Amino acid sequence: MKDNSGFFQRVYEVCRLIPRGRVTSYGAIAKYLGAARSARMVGWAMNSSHSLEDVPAHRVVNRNGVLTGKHHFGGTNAMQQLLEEEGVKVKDLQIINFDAVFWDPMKELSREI
DNA sequence: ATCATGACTCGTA
DNA sequence: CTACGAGCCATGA
Repeated sequence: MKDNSGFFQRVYEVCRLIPRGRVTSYGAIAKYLGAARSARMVGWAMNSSHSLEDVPAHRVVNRNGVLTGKHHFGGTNAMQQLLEEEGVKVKDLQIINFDAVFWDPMKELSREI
């Protein structure tokens, strides 16, 4: 892949690799890509992925397990609703058992990179 | 080429 | 404990 910006494309792919019922953080994806400090870029990449159905951006939250980007999902509880439908309990934009549903690409896909 | 912005993260007060 | 500021890289104008 690397036909497009590259960075975005990689972020999309990692998002697609997120198993249903699990979530990850921007920093985790950024770290997997080799740019732990560029978590902003990951979030921004999601902004572009917002138009792609293949990218479950609702499974990506901040390091605190808070749905920071829910505002971009329609302004309502769309993101929370999607997570709850997959089995992820969310309370006040905060994921419950975040530690249990957290999915680390670096830990799960470490041997690939 | 530079300036400004962004769905984040970390360190210090 | 909470709050604020600075750092970071990529994109768009």
